[in-house]
Amino acid sequence: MNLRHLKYFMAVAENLHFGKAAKKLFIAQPPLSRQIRQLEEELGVMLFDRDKRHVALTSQGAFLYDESQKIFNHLSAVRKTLGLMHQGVVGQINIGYVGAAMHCILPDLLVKLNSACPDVNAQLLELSTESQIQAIQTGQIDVGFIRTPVDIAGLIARSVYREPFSLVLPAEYEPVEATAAGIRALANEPFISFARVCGPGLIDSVLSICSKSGFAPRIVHETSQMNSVVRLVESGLGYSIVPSSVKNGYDLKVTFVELAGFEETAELSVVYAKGESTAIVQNFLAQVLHE
Amino acid sequence: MNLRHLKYFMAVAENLHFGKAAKKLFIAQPPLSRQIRQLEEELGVMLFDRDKRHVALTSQGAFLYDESQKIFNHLSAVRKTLGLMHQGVVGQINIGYVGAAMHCILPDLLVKLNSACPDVNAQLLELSTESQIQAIQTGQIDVGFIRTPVDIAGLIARSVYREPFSLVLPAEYEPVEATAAGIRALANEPFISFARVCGPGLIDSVLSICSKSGFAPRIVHETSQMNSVVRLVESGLGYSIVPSSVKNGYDLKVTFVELAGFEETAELSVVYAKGESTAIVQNFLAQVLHE
DNA sequence: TCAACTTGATACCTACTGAGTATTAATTGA
DNA sequence: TCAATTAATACTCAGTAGGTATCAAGTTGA
Repeated sequence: MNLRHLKYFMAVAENLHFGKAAKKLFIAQPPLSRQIRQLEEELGVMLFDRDKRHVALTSQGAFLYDESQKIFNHLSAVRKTLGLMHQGVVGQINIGYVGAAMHCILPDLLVKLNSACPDVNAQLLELSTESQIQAIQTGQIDVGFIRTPVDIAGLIARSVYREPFSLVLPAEYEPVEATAAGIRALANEPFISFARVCGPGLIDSVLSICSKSGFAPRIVHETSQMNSVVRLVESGLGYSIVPSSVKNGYDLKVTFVELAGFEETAELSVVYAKGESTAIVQNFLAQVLHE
Repeated sequence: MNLRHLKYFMAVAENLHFGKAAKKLFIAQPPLSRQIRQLEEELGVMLFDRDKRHVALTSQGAFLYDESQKIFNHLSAVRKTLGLMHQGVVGQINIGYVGAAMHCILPDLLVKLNSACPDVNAQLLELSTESQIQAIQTGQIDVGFIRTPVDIAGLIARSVYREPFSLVLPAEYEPVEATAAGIRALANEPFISFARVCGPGLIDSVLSICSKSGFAPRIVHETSQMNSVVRLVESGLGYSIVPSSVKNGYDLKVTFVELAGFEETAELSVVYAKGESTAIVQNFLAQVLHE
């Protein structure tokens, strides 16, 4: 069987006349008769009652007509969806992100994406900066929101958000001034650090802030998750310096003090693979970047 | 597009290897590559990511694979159903019947049909004998249950049920004996008759019964519907003689007296068109006749 | 009643397209 | 650098869809 067979069959079923159907199909009548007979032979069923003068659908023919219509509708829906997928308004995009992104730009971006392309399904994966770089190379995610600067051989990163750092102190600590002098007062307190996988650039900035304030932090704990840092601070194990957006989204008993007078900022970048990407990813990147 | 394209596409999608897919399809690799490229060009979409060494489905390819699978499943279900329709175990049969048939043999027959062929849908149409004969010729019904004898040029009728006649009297009449003598006592009462469309043979039998009893009925009303006869009798307009099965199925205040000692019987026959009929009709007739 | 017309089926030929073979191009691995 | 792998390309062949001519059977109308 062939889609041609079904198409020809439907034409005959609609006209109940081989000659007229052939004309509508822009073919001659004899090949049409032959194709219909082939179809009947293959299905082992008479599709038409012919009485040398009139053509009528058999019950099997009527059934096949309905089903053929469904099949062609299905096919044209598939064609249409493929076109929409090609345009990038239908489909799926896998997005990696560091936790902080969910507390600044990511929610707005997802709302924009959803209103522009309601049939694009965004799969979100919270991953460290390092894991995202790997995940893009393996194709596990299409785009990532990472902490920069970081080594991204073969990938492209574009800065999308900058924010100051904040001191984060256990609730029982004395309040501290948001300046180099204020920080220096904490020099002997234990410092909770995040690991390099969270973003090497971030660590470097924090160390730079301390260095400019005239001390090196006394690192007692190091965690791979940014929110673990805050939890450890809450437990009173020490203080830390984190991007300011970390204070959003948690309800922990700690004190955040946004630092002033430092040029160091925490940079969030969108990262994606070099070379051609799918239309969905291009659409998404356009929304992220061109605004 | 062509079902072949989809079939080939699915083979490549399943193997992610043109050479292996071609082998499974029993064709050489080059035509397979060409067919896939044709499909991609026609759909305007890349279905596979090829990197000279590896083949992977794109998101559009993954979508098309799922949908192709559905389409082939649909097609094979259609094939299967057509086969079942051909065997006569799936489909529809249009059955005409006179009201009385529903009170004797028809319910049992429908139960038998349903248990033998649960996917056969019986469309029931209560029609007079005359209307059924026309309806068979126009193809409106496949088989009919009619009152015979009757002229059925070009059709075949087979007797399926015989029953005696019954007197039907208004409740206020005196009881009457079920014999020729008893009937004769009613000779001067008004007689409610059914029309010839209800079955000419029936009328002739009734008139024959009266004639053998020594009188001609004084016909005051004639209706085309058998159950109207009984309703008119209930209203006290007169008495009638009807097939005994008419007494079933109504709850009217009339008296039925089954006649005895007459050779006349009301005959119910199944009637159908000469020549080949669908498997469903053949199955149904086999159940009606071979038992 | 018979010729003209309709209409689907058949016979036969042509041409397009799908399949095969041989080869190329490009990448991978030893 | 060479052999191996694998998809793509070039070219040829053949099967099948489509065309034309005709037939067969039924309908219509003078």
